Amino acid sequence: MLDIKLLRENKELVEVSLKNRNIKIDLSVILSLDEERRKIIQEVEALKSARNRQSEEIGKLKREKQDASVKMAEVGKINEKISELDGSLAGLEKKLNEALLLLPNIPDKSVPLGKDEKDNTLIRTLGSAPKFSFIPKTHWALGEALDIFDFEKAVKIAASRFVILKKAGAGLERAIVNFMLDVHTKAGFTEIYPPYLVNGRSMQSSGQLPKFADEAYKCSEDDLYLIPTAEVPLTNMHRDEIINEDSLPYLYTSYSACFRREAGSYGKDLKGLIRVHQFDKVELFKFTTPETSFNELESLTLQAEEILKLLKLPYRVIELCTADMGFVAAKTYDLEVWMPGINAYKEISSCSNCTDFQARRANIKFKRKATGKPEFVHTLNGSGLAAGRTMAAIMENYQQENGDVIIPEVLRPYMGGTEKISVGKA
RNA sequence: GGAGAGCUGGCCGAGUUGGUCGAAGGCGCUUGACUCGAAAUCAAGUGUGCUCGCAAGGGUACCGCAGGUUCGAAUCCUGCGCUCUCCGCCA
Repeated sequence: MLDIKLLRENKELVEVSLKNRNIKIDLSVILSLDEERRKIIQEVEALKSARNRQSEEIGKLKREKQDASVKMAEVGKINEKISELDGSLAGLEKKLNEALLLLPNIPDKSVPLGKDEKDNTLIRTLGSAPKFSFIPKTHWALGEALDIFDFEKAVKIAASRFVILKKAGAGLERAIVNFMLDVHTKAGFTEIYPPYLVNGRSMQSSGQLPKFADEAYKCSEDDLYLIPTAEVPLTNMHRDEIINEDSLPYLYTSYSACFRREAGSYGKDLKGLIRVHQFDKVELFKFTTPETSFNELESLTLQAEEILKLLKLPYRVIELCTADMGFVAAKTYDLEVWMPGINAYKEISSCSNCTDFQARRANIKFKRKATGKPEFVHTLNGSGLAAGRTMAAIMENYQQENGDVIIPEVLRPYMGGTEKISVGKA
């Protein structure tokens, strides 16, 4: 959420932001709602002030056993006017709030301008793609041959875009998650195991609602939503809190399953583990002060990259342009891993500084020592990494001509020393 | 699921014959005094949002949430939420 004061004082800035994001919203409607609202506030509060003074005098008269009926009648009239104004004020504030909840975060000045994903910037490329003396297979071809994936049974049990992992496939998933958590906790991130179901307020705070309701699985009986990412519960851990400046930054890492309806992605990444309704992810999350958040974004991104480096997977870092960035982000780096079977780079992590956007929605502040005043914190999140896509990348990069898959060295301790998954004996 | 108790400021905790209660007191915290320094002691200060104002400051709202009664509610009424205890059921 944006500060309405920012909108009042710097409409221009917000307009440019919307234009760069390729979003059309009429700000003048919002501003006139705000103007009307403030006008009514002044009116109604003057009346309330009068009422309070009168009531005090009525109390005084009654204690002195004098007649107060004239004043009581006066206040009665004031009250009629007050309840009328309060009514229209509530309506205005509701409308204003709904409008504000639909405004995206303002991109940082450093973010490249662009019209679509073609305008994203390549920041760096690391690792070298493996050389194959044969045509590398896709991870789903490998997985079915190894008998560690079963998509058909998953459709029977659930629906399309679900997967069953079997034997060494299930073990590899578990190994990847544990490995990632170990790396991050050793780096000082506190591990959190969050609820997978969250209430509507939490979804609004982190930015999923109201705009992206289509993307979420909802349990309507209970007003609870399956989390699309651990970012949602993590953002809300400190909702409605005022944190001591000295205890910032808070660093969290969290494994969770993630659930996404993938509405509107028909025909995209139909096969394999790239785009499924349920996947595992290890998330990185930070609460920071405003002045440190952009540095913290750099180190958060490096922390996610560390996993790819340790797994020796080739990847590149992309800075998203204004038009390709998510709703809540002010600046985003995507990590894209090389997938030889698909013959493309695929997003495996997205690291964002959300500045005070989520903090304002979630009402998360810290008390600045210098001023003694509360200010909104900054929140940052990043995948560290998406486990399913990591498994896919490992399989495609570590495949052998006969269809076997070598296990990256750092994962072997997590798989009882297994060095490879072999055809016929996974 | 059934029965009961409770939800007050960073924390603990007064306040339930409605009025001078944004709210006693304690703890904590900040500043100052004392001290070589610390502790102890003493003094003062110490919630948040909105709104008006250049500012100083003013107004208003908030005692779980939403309504209601009343000239006036933390205090009365209704509904909801949450926490705790006991019983039942259960991984």
